[in-house]
Amino acid sequence: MLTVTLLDAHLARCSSARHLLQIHAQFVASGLLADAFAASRLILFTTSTRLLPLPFHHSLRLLHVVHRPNAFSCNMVLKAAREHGLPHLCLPLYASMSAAPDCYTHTILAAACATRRAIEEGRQVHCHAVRHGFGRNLYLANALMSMYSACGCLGDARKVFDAGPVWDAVSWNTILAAYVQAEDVDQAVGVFARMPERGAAAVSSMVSLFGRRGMVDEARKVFDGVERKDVFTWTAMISCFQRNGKFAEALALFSDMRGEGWPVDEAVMVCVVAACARLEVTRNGEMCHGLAFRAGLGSRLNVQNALIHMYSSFLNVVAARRLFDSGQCLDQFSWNSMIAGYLKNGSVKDAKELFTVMPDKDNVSWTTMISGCVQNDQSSEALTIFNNMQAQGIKPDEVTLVSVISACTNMSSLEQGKSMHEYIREHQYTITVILGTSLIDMYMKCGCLESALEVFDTMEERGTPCWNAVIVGLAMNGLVMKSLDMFSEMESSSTATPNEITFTGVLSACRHAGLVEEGQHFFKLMQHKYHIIPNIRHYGCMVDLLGRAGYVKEAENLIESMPMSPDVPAWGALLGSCWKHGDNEVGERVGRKLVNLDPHHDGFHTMLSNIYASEGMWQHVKDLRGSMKQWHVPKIPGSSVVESSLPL
DNA sequence: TTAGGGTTAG
Repeated sequence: MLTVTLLDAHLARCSSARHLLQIHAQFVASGLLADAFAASRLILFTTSTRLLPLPFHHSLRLLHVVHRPNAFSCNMVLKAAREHGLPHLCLPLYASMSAAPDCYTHTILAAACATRRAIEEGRQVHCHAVRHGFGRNLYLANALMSMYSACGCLGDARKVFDAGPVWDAVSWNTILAAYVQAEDVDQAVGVFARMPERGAAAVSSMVSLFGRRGMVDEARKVFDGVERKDVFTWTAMISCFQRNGKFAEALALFSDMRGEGWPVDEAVMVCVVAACARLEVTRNGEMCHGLAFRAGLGSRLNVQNALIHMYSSFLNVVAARRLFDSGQCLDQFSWNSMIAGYLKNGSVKDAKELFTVMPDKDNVSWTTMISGCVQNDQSSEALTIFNNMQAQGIKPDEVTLVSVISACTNMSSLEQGKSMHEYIREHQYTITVILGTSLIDMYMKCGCLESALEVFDTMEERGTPCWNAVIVGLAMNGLVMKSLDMFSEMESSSTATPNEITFTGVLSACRHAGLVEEGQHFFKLMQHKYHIIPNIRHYGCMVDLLGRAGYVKEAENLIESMPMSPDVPAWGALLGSCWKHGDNEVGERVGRKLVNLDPHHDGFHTMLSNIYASEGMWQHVKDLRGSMKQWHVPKIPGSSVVESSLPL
């Protein structure tokens, strides 16, 4: 005869599916089906055991044969349904419950609605709970807040919070997480400040939020302020560095974390591998790969995906493909990363092959193919793929549209560009900074200034990139003064700050128009007012500007003062100016340097030999000719005269 | 029995 005590004893010793089925049979045979408490013991065991392949189905069958199951039994089965990927079965199950729900039931149901993002059913659960008198239950309130936040109904989550009883740490963390998820920095900061205690969970949330919004210093401050860090806090901070381009800092912090004896888990490994990928230091990456293996994380899907991405960015598609092929079960990340890897390596054909056999192509897969084609000079193919994507009913997002527009820009196809703009209007996409910038860029490159400015004028939010697109675009189209006017307007706007690209635009505008004084003004302005260190392009512009205007010595001084080694175009521009303005002294120095720097560039040989010729240094001319691959007729002004006067 | 935080692809 099986009793509850005996049943418990059996279950405690149960170690195989066969044994469990025997207990089950005995349970039915002994009539314990009528004992709700005994049934709940067995159901609890079946929902939490790993002995059965389908624990949920087993517990559900049990529930159906038990005579009068209690609320506890039902709760356990509901919980099992949610945890085993069947949350949609929870509400039907609840509707068929014979037992009266208890204070835990609606909590589980709310959680199930949260996983399904089922707001309407979630509200019904809320009503039912109130009707049953559990409206002020703390656990239920926490679950409801979490449900509303998962469904994007922040206002409702806040209402529950404001109406709430006394809150515990979970409540505070839940409402904080709601604002973090919505990326509402102001509200999150407000909640964080009001929290009675700021534990590791809250800190992780805040660090991750700041990280996503590019507020690295704020994240660091919060991170440094917490005494009891855990793996989550460390991961959040490492991820913050990683996603904001501070890869070396991410690796250094990871090293600190390990120095303090923290174990390495899957998530932190993924972040660190991603940092290695972006840092593009092969040795670091291989060390991380080794570490992941030693930590027993080598076969974790997410780690493998991060490694596929890493080896792709090291241009080692073979290693990436080996990982891809060795994966037991691949997900979207694996496929999309591998396809992106081929495209980054210029293997459009391999990418296409993989893309064709990929089972479920999502919008990232399509966008990867589109932007990959654009990057590999196959813009027209990119448009074809975009059409196929629409035919498949996949909705393009902002990144997709930007890629397609850049395909139009590359092809200088105003017609296609316009129809993309039309598509954006028709489907009522918000013209964000990134989308607006790509439209302005497209219109500018197609010479359609009016449309470019129209997009700019109608934009609600004007960040730095769209100002840059206008300033650079106007300069490119020869509207130099208008471009400089826009720069002044940008300076007085509150939503944008000039950056490196802005000054590339204004300096090249000055260069096109030969505005030496203005150019020098901007070159100083960028350094003194905006603390921007000029890059090689800025220097190149200034050298060319000064040289063309005849300030050859000043140009030479500037090129000599550059903190980086000047590139061939900069030296070449100066040499051209020397020749044009007949400054043979500087010209000879520069010419010699260039001929050494780029021995295969016949144009430089020609120019230098012209300079020697005009000085009557014929031996030098002969020596130079001897080192040239072939003699080109010089393409510079006056050169034919020099050519014909050579005494051969 | 119930609730909260970190992760990778375009």
